[in-house]
Amino acid sequence: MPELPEVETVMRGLSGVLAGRRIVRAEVHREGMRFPFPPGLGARLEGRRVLGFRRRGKYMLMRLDDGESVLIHLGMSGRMVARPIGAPPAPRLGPQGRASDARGHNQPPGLHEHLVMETENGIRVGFVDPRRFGCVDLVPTAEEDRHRLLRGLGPEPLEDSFTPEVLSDALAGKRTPIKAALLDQKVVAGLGNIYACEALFRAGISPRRSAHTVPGERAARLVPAIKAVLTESIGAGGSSLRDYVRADGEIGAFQERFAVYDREGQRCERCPGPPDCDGIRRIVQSGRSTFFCPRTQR
DNA sequence: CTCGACTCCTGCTGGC
DNA sequence: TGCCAGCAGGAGTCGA
Repeated sequence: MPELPEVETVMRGLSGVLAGRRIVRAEVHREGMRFPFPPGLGARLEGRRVLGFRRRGKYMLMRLDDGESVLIHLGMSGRMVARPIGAPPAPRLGPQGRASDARGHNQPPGLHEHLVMETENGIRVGFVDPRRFGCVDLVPTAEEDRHRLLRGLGPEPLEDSFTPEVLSDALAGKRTPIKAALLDQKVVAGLGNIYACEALFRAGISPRRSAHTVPGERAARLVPAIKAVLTESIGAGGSSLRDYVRADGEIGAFQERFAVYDREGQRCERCPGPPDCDGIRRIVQSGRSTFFCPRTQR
């Protein structure tokens, strides 16, 4: 799933394909995903022109010319796939992707392609999400931030308003481990399991440390670490683990630069190695894997 | 209120 | 080679 850098990358790719274009056809292939689709979603998209995009945390908002916005969350396994109408699915979509000989309308949906939009210039955009943890909703553009899913979100980590003081206030009094606190979208919007681990590593803070001990000097290290890891990942086009693909089908490269995530047992880049350090450790916190260096993260 | 456990769903990987 | 348990990027809900 896509965390903030992946959502940002997908949104930019989608913007290049859809911004300024009219949706001439849209169809849904199931009732919904995490939540039911809004009634008549397909019909309400047809004929609309896409004005532009915005991201809020891990949510994308696609603004339409009728004053409504399409709210999209990719969940764990969601991706957006764009290709010319009639073209076969990209190879990475898997062996089940049918090489259809259909042209134009009524091309069968790809596997798990729950929502399809076609533009007047012949591009077909599909929302593919095998696990269906993602969601799609419609919200009046003027009320985007009052949507129930956006209302409670914390600050945008890449905005200047996200400061050590702001983070410190959010962490004050929290007894939960800092790693869990960073995954709480009310504390900061957009961090997920990978970048929470990576940011804590960069800041030299143990994921097990109680959140209320982070405000102050540690928060002053953590905020720049969060901004840096997110910015670098966006610059690399996001990361790609297993089934995640960018809107244009290219694969992000940031996973090659993970310092700790999915590196259990490997040598930490800041440590001399054995016997001083046993390498990167994996522990489970609130049911999720955490990777960290016990020697440099305190 | 705050926290951890559980839940939704499918697909891939690794160990036997 | 084949099978199956375990694990996966999220996040809302429930009960302690």
